[in-house]
Amino acid sequence: MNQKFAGVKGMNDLLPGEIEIWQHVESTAHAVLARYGYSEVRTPVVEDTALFVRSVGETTDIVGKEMYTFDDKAGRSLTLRPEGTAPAARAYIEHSVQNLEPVSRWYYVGPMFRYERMKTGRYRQFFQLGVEAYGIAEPAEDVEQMELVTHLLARLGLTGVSLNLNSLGDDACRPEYQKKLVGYLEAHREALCAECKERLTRNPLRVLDCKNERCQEIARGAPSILEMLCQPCQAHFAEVQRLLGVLRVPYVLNPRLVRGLDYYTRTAFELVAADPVLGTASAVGGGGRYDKLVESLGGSAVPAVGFALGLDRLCLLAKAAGQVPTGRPELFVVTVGPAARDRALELATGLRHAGHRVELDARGGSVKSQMKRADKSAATYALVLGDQELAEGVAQLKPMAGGEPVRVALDRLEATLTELKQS
RNA sequence: GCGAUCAUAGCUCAACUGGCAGAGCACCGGACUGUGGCUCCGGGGGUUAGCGGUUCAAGCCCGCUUGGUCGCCCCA
Repeated sequence: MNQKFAGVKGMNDLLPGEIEIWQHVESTAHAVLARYGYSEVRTPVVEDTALFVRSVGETTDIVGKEMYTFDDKAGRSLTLRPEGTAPAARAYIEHSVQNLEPVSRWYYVGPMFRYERMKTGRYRQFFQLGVEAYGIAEPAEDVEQMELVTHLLARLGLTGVSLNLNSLGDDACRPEYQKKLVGYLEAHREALCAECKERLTRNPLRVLDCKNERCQEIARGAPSILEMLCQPCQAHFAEVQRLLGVLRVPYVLNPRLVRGLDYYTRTAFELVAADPVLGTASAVGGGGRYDKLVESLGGSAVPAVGFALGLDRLCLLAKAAGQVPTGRPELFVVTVGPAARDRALELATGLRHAGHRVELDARGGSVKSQMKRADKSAATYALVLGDQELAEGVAQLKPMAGGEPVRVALDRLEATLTELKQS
């Protein structure tokens, strides 16, 4: 008895009918990123476990409970990447890219893995488009990226996504703020949810974006980090906002925005969609500045800023927005008899080489059934070629939308198709 | 990780208090021996998610497993 297999929970197949929207989203992204001077990089799906522990942060949910970690046969602890920034930084450092060029603008597209309870828009294998710029500390770079992502979403026809913005300070001011925040939260300790009591000691900033209503109430009264930024952070943040204004990029200031990863400094932003198709999985992207990451992973002090978009969610939104592209053949070749089929194969091949999209079904069959296939393929024209036509050196070109078939000389086919395509 | 809920053809769903597993759509073919869509006729397709239990008899009742969906949590 043959066993029937099922895919691994939370990891999906993308089949024709579904893949088109992905190709549309990805090709749009490739085109937009190229215009902003970004180059694609590809790094392995598996990395040294310690890379994520050290960069993402031991107290984060990702490292604490969501990683796919295993030992290989040599006993190394490896992890299926849960995010792309750390692997990119690792590659950047490993290849000493900072010595080759002062500024690098990279992006990547690929699967990420997190062991989580799944639901709409959240999978155990999901796809991210990540964008990383190394070597520029200026706020203009942060803004360029936020404008880029805003533009990309617009190109995809996605409205109703808002840009949330905050600054998380840096080593100079965040510890100070954190101390003050803990002081405030300690005073309300009893009212916090169980998890937040835990966060209070492990990662107090995360209390700020707890979804629990009572915690939110308390968070609203908490001191704002924006009032405690050190002078350089404050100047940076002010410039970010000024330039967003210059470029007319709409954003919402959200002093309680905290990212789920530890490596961020200064600018942090998140893209939140209003569309109900995503349910509670409303974040479609997020990012920020991580000026200390490269150094903390053993590289030199290279400032960087980046963000990631969740492609699964983007595709859900694009589909809901009716952005489903359709591809249809120009020509579907219908043949009658073996001699005609040989000639048709030749013709189809020649037309394809000339750049036309042509389909032909080798199963043959009655003209009727071949016409049905032509109809189903949504081809613009059917080309009927049988012994009668062959004897005269012509074929019938029939518009599938309706209308009379036209007789076209076989040696005029390519030219005729090209003309029709242009008109 | 916690809670709720669901699982019958490729899809959407029927099947009485337990009694021969069905329809629509989709797919394929024919009516028209060389011309699609509309109509009519026919056909293929199911261990009723899986395993076990109760029963003369289980799609239906019970248990377990797996998977989907929703909420909590978190994020992309």
